[in-house]
Amino acid sequence: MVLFSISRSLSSSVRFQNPKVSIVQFSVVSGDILNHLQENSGNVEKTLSTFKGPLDSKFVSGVLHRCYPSQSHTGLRFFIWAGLQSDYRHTPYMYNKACKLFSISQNPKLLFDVIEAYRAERCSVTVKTFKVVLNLYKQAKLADEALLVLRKMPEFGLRADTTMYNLVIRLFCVKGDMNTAETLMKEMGLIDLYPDMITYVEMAKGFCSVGRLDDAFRLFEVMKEHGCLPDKVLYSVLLHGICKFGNMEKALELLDEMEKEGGSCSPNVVTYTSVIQRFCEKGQTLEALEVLNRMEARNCSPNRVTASCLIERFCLEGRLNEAYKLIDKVVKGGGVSYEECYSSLVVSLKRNERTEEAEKLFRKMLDGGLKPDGLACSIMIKELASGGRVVDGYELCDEIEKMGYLTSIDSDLYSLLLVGLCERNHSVEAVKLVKLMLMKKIKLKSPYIDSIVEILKKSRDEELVNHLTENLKSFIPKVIIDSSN
DNA sequence: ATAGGGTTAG
Repeated sequence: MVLFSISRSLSSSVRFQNPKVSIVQFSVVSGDILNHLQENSGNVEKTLSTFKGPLDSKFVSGVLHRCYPSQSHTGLRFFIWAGLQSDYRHTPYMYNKACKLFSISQNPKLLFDVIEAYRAERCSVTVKTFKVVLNLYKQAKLADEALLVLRKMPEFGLRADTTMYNLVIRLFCVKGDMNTAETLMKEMGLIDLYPDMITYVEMAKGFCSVGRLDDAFRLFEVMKEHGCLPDKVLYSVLLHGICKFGNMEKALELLDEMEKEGGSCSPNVVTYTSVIQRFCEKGQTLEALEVLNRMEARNCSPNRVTASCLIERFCLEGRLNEAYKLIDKVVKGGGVSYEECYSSLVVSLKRNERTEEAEKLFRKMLDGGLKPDGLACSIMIKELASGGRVVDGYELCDEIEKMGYLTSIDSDLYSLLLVGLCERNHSVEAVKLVKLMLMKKIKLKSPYIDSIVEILKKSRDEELVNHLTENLKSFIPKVIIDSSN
């Protein structure tokens, strides 16, 4: 029976499924290496030193999956080793993957065990080794552990550099522990490492986020003493901090100062937008528009962020005509397109419960060949799907797809539509949607797949059941991978 | 390294 085979394929795929197709490709290249790794787990780096061949993220991720879950130690040592190779560099994505796979946040000790193993086995350890470890803690957002790593370096006769201090300082700033961050910054000076612009920007951001504006401003003096001149980025951080705490007069003074200073301190679109946004939030639309004029007068073009907060504001006040005029004006500046602005307007209208107008504008965009952005599409499709117009939602999805729309809509929406279509027995659309999902490699998340299986069990539509079963079979294993990491 | 509405995929 068809239904039986679905649930059987579901449960067997939980137990036996083998992560990714790439594993197969990679086994051909490196199966030996992996087997060696697993046999001589004590000598990972020595085994790896015999490895010759291209190292890429696919390969690295394949090995990591092989080591999961019982060989975390080996997996991490492989990951660190890979990060040391000159022809390869882990991307943040890969750090994140390793971090999630081996649950570094829950098991921070794993990495200390690796460091201890290096010591016990007299492995060669360099500054770069510690950098890879630090980056793993960065992904895991573990400030204390990252600091311990920094403290371990001298035991290996190594010294941290400015980027490593910056990484740890950043973690403490994010955590809001500005005292430790400050101690670390001072410590840099003691060991002949000078804080750089990145250090100061992080510190300024950190101080602002905990409301220590005076300390943030004091950085101006500290950095100048060290021969590091403040630039627009640092100024912008401080300006943002002042805005956030509501002192708009002081914010405008600082903006003045930046304009007068000029050069590398000259405000840019981020600086102005930050001020405009705060005025909008406070309901001071007039002041926001003055800042807009001011930036345009200085040849600084508003971008999507600038435009969208003003559009949002006009929309909230019901000043739609002015929103349209504003759009014409900012688009002329060249920093933002009609597509982006109208998309923002669609989003704002919907947020202000002017759904019908949002839909009208959205339709107008499609008919005029303007591509709405991901958020606007997601919002409109969701509106249709949850408002009992599932088929319309699907058709909209299909229409957007046919426009060659590359940026994706919220991936949950495909699942939501699929469930809706199945529930209402729209077999033809459901089958088409599944095919689209397969083509776009959209994964079905576990709560949705349960609903689908339930629906199929009850369905008398044999054609639907046959088609979906056939199609779902091929991506159920992927679902299992996704829910496991 | 600065704003933000959730910005590729790996």
